[in-house]
Parts: sequence; C-alpha cells; structure tokens
Amino acid sequence: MMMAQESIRVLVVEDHHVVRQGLVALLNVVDGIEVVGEAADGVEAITQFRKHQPHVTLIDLRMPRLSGVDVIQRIRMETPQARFIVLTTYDGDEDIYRALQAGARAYLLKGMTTDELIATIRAVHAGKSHIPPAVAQRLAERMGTEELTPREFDVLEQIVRGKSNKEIATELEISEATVKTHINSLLGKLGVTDRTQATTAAIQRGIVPLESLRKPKP
Amino acid sequence: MMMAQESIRVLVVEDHHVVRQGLVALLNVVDGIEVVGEAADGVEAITQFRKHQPHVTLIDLRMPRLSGVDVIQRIRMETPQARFIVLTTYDGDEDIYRALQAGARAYLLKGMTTDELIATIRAVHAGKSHIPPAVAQRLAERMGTEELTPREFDVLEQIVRGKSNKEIATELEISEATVKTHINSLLGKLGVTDRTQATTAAIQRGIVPLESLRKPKP
DNA sequence: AAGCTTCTCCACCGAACGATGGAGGCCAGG
DNA sequence: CCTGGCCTCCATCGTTCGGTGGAGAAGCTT
Repeated sequence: MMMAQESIRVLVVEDHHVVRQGLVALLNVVDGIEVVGEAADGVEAITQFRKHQPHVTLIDLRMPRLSGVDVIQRIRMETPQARFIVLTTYDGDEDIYRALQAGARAYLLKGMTTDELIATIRAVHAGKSHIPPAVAQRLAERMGTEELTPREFDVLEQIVRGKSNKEIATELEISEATVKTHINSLLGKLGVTDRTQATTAAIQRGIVPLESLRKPKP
Repeated sequence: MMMAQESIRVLVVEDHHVVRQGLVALLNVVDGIEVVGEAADGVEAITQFRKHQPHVTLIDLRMPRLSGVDVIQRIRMETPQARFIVLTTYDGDEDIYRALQAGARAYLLKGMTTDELIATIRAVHAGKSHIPPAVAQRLAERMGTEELTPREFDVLEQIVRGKSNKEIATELEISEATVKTHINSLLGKLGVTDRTQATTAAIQRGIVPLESLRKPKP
C-alpha cells in the first residue's frame, strides 16, 4: 500500500479503552495519518512519546496517575515543538485553560465528527491552532477573571464540601474572621454573591472537581 | 466466513461519534456478535430498534432529543423482552437508578475493558443481569432514600441555580414561608443540613444535571 | 527601602437562613 | 368516607452569612 509522502505520526492518550480503540480505528484508515502509539495513562504517555516522537498527540485531560496537563508540561520541557490536541467530554472544564497555557494547540469535544477530528489533526500538524468559538469565548472570560489565591482555593474547597465557616476555620486552623475575609474575596473573584453560587461555579468550571469530594481528605 | 450458530444481534445507541464507532469496530470483530444498527440519539434509537429487533441494545443515557431512560421505557412498552445495557461515563448518576427500574439489565462504565463488554453482552443475552458491586451498593442506598416531591425538586433546582429564598418564592409564585417549608423538607430527605450541601448532593447524584444550569429556563 | 500581595485577625451590622410547631385545602387510594 | 400525602401559608427564634472598614506581619519584587 502506498503512503502519501510522509504520514502524520499520531500518539493517542486516553484511558477509556473503547474511546481509545475507536480513535485508533478511525485514524488508521485515514490516508496520511498513522497512529504510532497508544497510552492509557499519563506515565505511559510520556514513555510512549519518548519512544515514538509523534508529530501530534491526542490527549485526554482526566487520567490516572498523571493528568493531561502535567503530561503536556513535562513533555514540552524536553520537546518544546511537541503538538497537542486536547480531548474532553465536558466543555466547562477549567483544565482546558491550563492545558492551552501549557501549550496545547487545539481542543476537541468527544462528540466531534470524524471530519472535525481529521481536519484538526492536519491543522495542528501544519502549525495552526484550532479552538472552537465557544471555547475561545470562555477562555476570554477566564482571562479577565482574577485567579484565586491558594488560601482562597482551600476555603472554596471546604465550602463546596458543605462546611460552615466555623468548621472551615477549625479545618484550616485559622479564625472564623479570616475565613470570612477569604470568602468575601473569593466571592468577588468568582463574580457571585453567596456560597451556594460559589459552589456551582466551582463545580461547573472544574475549579473543584467532583471526584475530589468523595475522599474525606487525609 | 462461517458464523457460529446464531449471532447476538446488537444495536448501539450513543451520540459521541468516536465512542460509537469504537464500539461498533470492537464488536464487529467478535465471533458471535453482530452489530445490526447504530443510532446517535433517542428518536433514531427507536426507529432502529423497530427495524432491526436486536437481541441486546447498548445505550447511552445522556442523549439529544430523547433520553436513554425514555427510550428504554418506550421500547419496553411495545417489546417487553427487549434487553438493554446502559453505558455511562460517570458512575454517580441518578439516571442509572431510573434506567434499571425502566428495565435495563446491566450497566457499564465507558472505562470498561473489551472483555468486560463482551462478557456482559453475552450474559445479558442469556437472560442474566449484571450490575457491578459498587453500583449495586449505591442503588441500595438510593432505595432507602425518600424521593423528593415535584415541588421540592423545583425548589432544589432553584437553590442549585444560586437563588435566594425570596427569589425562589418570586420565581415559583409562592410565599417565602412555603419555600422554607420545602427546603426544610428536602434537606431532611437529602440527608444534609444546608443549601450548599444540598447543592453538591444534587449535582453529585445527578438530580439536577449540570447542563440544565446554563439555560435561564423559559 | 518601598511597594505589592497574601495571610491573618478584629468589630459591627443587617439580612438571610434553618428549625420548629402549627394550620387549612386539595386530591387520590383504601 | 377518611386517611395520608402534598402544597400552601403563618409566626417566632437563634444562628449563620455577607458586607464594610479597618490593621499588622511576612514574603517577594523592584
């Protein structure tokens, strides 16, 4: 079988077996694209990247062991020209922001069509960026948003866990007055007026991931 | 190519292109399983079911036009012996409960392995049910839980949207006193002590889906 | 050294919230 | 018919929250 010039070498990083196999199956029948490796978690991703030096890496953000954002950061330290396309199920994800900052070139929802996927891979390989208008808008909004300080983040996390100010004070070993100060500040930064709105905002934007709420935190 | 006896006829209903194609690709190479149809939303699912009368239907719960639960209910009205395997990304989903009540026989996370998938299809086709221990436990917990009344649900939804009691009263055209009554009641049923905890509980259990929070509601 | 941010804490206030114990009307199921 | 669930409303009470305007200490940058 003839190869058209040089194929685009692609690495697929995705922990959901079915999705990963679907991607590989789809891409391998496309002319000019070659899947050179697969990984099911972050650590594996780095190993595979070093081994295969792909042109483009399709990568899920939520993964075991090492998150997508971490993977992008680490790989770009040693290989700055590496190109990443971020895959996500949900589009309200705070991590997208970090991923794009970390150097991802494009962003795709898993509900994309095959054509979109292929077009994006080609575009990114050609050096372009590709961010859907909806995401671009969210990004712009996020840019204008002040970032929470570490302590404010701690307090927000406790709020989402349903703790009262007094409980938060105990948990963080600070006075209730200080808790209120942080809350006042973070409410402003999130653009909301009370702790309930802060909670939905935090979850919607992925600032506090839902999964983190199960473990009581040791 | 020889077929082993009769193949299990499978319908795949899933709106994410990549996932759907992945499933189809995986299943079609398995001996004894034949994908007879695909659907990308609920309405299509019903059409395809009528046309192909599959033995087993793999179905995602979150879909455009008609939800997975609705599809299961409608199809079982006309074809009670129809067998369903529910697919979901997230395992804290309230809909699983309804889906199993509606007659689904099994439940799989999208992170499953190929072997699990195939084994489950065979088991369900053979008339067995297949529910992972973790889900069974959650189900049991849910069973003991009192259900919210329609009105309590309305109030909860407004709470999650960040509305104050006064705003909820206006929105639902009832007095603030009544809002408080409902809140008191729903807090008890959810097993929480304040509106913030109610919010995370509602989102975690999927009682109020995150997607529903964007649209202001007409 | 001066300036910045962050974290810590204080006092005070009004508004919102949650808990409690009632009460009347409506409608479906026994 | 009448019991039970649901929805509606009332008053009261103590607690929690959020807003405001401070202030000192530590750390980083310039």
